[in-house]
Amino acid sequence: MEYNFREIEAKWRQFWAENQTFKAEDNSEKPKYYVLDMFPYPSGAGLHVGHPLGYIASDIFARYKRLQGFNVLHPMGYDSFGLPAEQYAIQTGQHPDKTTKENIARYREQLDKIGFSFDWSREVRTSSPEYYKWTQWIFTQLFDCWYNNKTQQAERISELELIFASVGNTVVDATTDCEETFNAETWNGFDHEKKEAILQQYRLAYLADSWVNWCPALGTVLANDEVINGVSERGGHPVEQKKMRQWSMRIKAYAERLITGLDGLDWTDSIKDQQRNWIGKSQGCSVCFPLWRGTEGEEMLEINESIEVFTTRPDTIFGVSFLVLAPEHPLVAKLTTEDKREAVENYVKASSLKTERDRQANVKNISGEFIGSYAVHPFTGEKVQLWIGDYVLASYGTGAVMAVPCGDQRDWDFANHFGLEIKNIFENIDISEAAYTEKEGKIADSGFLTGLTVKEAMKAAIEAIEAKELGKGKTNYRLRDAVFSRQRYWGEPFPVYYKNGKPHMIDARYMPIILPEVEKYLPTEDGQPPLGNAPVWAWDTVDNQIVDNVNIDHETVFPMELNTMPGWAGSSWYFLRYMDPHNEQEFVSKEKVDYWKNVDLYIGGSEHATGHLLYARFWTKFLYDLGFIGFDEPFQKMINQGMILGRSSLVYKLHYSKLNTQSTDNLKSIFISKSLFEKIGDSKNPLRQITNETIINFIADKNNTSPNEINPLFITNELHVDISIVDNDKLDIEAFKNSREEYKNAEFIYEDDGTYICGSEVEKMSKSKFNVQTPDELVEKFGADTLRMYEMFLGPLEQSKPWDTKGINGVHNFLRKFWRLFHDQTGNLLISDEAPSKDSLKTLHKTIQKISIDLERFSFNTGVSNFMIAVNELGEQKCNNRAILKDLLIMLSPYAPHISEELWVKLGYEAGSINVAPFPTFNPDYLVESAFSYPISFNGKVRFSVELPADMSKEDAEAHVLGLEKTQHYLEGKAPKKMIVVPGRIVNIVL
RNA sequence: GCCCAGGUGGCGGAAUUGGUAGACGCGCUGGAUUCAAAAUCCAGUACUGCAAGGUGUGCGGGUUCGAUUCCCGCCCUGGGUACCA
Repeated sequence: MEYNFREIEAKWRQFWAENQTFKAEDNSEKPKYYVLDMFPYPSGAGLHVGHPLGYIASDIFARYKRLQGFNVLHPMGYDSFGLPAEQYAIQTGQHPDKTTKENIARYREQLDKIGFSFDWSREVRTSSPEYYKWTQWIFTQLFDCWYNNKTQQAERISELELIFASVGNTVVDATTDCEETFNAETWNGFDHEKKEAILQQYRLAYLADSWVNWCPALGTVLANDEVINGVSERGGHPVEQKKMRQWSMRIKAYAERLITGLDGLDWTDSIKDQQRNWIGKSQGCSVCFPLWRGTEGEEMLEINESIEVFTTRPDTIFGVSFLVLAPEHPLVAKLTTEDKREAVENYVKASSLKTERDRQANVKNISGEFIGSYAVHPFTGEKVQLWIGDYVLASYGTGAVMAVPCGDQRDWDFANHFGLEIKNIFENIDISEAAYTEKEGKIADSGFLTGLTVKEAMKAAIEAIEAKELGKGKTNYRLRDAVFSRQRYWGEPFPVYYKNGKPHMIDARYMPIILPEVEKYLPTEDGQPPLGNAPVWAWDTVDNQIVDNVNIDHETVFPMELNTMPGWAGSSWYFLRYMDPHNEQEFVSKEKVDYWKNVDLYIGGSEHATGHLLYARFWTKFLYDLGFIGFDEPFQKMINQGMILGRSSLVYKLHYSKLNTQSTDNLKSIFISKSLFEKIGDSKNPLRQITNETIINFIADKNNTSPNEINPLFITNELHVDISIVDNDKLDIEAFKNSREEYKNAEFIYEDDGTYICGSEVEKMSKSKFNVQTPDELVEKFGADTLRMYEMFLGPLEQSKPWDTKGINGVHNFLRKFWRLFHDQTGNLLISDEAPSKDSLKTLHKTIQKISIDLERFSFNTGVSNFMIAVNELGEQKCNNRAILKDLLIMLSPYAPHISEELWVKLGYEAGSINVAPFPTFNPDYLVESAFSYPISFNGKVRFSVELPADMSKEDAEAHVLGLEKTQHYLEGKAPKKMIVVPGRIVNIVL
């Protein structure tokens, strides 16, 4: 019987599904292991070969862990809220729920074909009410908490209210936007509304007017990580800064823990660094520069009003020659003198109109205005000018900087541009061409700091600043709070209603708050989010249910929140839900989360470094603070699979006309093969005359005319052709002609061997480039086991690589060879129960060792190689011993589960039991060799090798090698200076 | 600019701690089998040279008996990020 993968794979897929082979037990004596894939967004395009790459790797590992005796949790689900389904709904009127469900069905079908060992009984979908009920609940928990910097954790708002009522807020060290201070008496005197307004400034989920990234084309706000280079990540639309009342998450509170937590994680440095940079911790201190209140020569006045700046270089304070404020700084209007007012106001207005992108695009244009007022240098008493400039950001630090041109390039450029003073406070450093930004060397001309090193000066400066009460050491973070509202339909509704304009949480008992039906998915005419179209979207506080909007009386029935939650809400905690997916009482039971704990291995793309991965860590830490879960990092080890790029095929189309026919209507065209294109092609200059003889003669011949009649020749750009009609770069001419009406009579200039060779390009897979490779056709043609092994064989998991099916035959052949090991020439099972040969045992144990090591270091590509080597060796040995093949089958089963199951049962073992069979143990005794072939090198260059007994002593080996004729030949009569013998490795002779 | 990852045959890629560079697969060349093809099997395949030999892991140095591996300085590619004071 031949290796009939179609039959075999269908059979085992069905068996696994019917027997729930991969169902994970919640109560097991076995140790647990949690392997998770980043769940996909079910897009309309379906899976392409890039998707399964990570899933195959995690599946292999999950199966390996089962063989090692672990109770493995390996679930899958869908991140099913999102923009594309909504855009599609706007265009077609189809309910996003419908298209989403269809897409999920297609994904499932594709996933099933690849033979994953997912426990589908635990599937989650972020868009199902049973799931988002708990996303809503977590939101209300965040609303109900504040962050206590003293205890470094989230605490309940009710406790904060008690503190306020007894001692006010001055002793509270919280992460807050509240700048007001009050004592208990004042607090107790506040009315309810005022109290709530203050509490909003402490809540971890809060409603506030803040500058947000507004994307007009998408009609919604975006989080910082959704904006790339000033345009939206999705669609590349421009983004503006807009002040809007929005829900936000106080992720800033967790900045420090998000940084320190990285140390204990087994993630790549690259991802950790990206997160560290994104959080952007910088240490320095704040310094107050008192305002100059007098005329020239007058003494400085009391420090009752001042400009506060933040600096990371307090050591350079004597180098300050001016201050720069952000144009939006609140004191600008007040401090602008009359003679400067017009220029300043124009400048402020101009910068407020700039979009984020404009501001970034014109980094090199230095601009600013002197506002006419001065501050006083707190140590020298000198007058320093006050400027505004849009290189200073209102939202970072204090919105003002002390400019030290000698130590900061931007300040240097600014000073240079406006002809301001550049003081040098560095010993023996030339700053005439550029600022000196190294934190090394000694400080000069700096009062009490003179002669100190930068480090010492830093410390001394902060001490002096603190002593004079001008400011204090401070840590700043670049991380901004995350906007949590989206003006979209297809997302989680907020469990919120508004009473007197203040948000109120709907009690958890009444969740889920189900997404209402709407007529249209577009914003309303008066600019409200799509939920503004919902006719039944009001909260009845008496009956505790959603009622028709006509009932809104602002007494007992109130309007509900019209925004929905962002995409990252549902994905920030989904890994917890898999542990207890059907629990209706809690988001996850304590018992189950204590058993499964955090994810042991997480596999997914690195593009989520500053989005999903940061938010999921934030929510995990929050849930940990409240005691719901027992760990504060979600993903212990993570591997980021590389992107699989598509390899597009290109044809080269050339246009021509006969002499005297200048009209472009009569242009004819011809396709030229790759080598000819390479002779004449010029991608920078696609439209020009061609003088190549081969082409001109060919065309003349085709048109029964003389070459002189053929005149202007133009080459167009390269055209993508469908990769399905190209084999090994050779174009299937017939298929090409049939692919489009316009190609029906196409003419070609071939290569010398009569074939048409296409060009190629490696780029992202996309429909428009005709280079999308779906797994389905490959599974159909070669089987899932071949696809699984081939995707792994392609190269290291983490690396990006072009997809190329050229090598897939090699892997498929391997599986056929493997199959043949078990059968005789006529295809009948032929297994020997005799004791295996020494060679076969050696091959087996070498393989056990290598496969284990490769799995432990996630080197799946070398794993496949090692199976190939083993099968090649066993084939040569004509080994068909049960003892050998059984162990080999177990090892192969994570990679190629279908064929392994089939042969396992053919060997007479119970169906399904291979999935929990013990992974074979390595016995080094089988690898012991009696002799070793030593490479003999001279000055490090290997010349020949010689077989020596493995237990030969260094001295004996040395003498033996020296006595060899070949050695004498290379010594050329000289005596060796030195001889190095590394037992079991090498012999090196130094001449 | 800054941070991170990477640079090895015609191609994808191997090479645990410094110890025979190019495993494994693809492709290519030749051969066997076949009426022929597919499939299968065998041999060869870094470059250069008729050969002995020489040269080779982005480039230039260094450490070492010995460097793809360690150190210093550059170049290139990919990713991230950017007036963050």
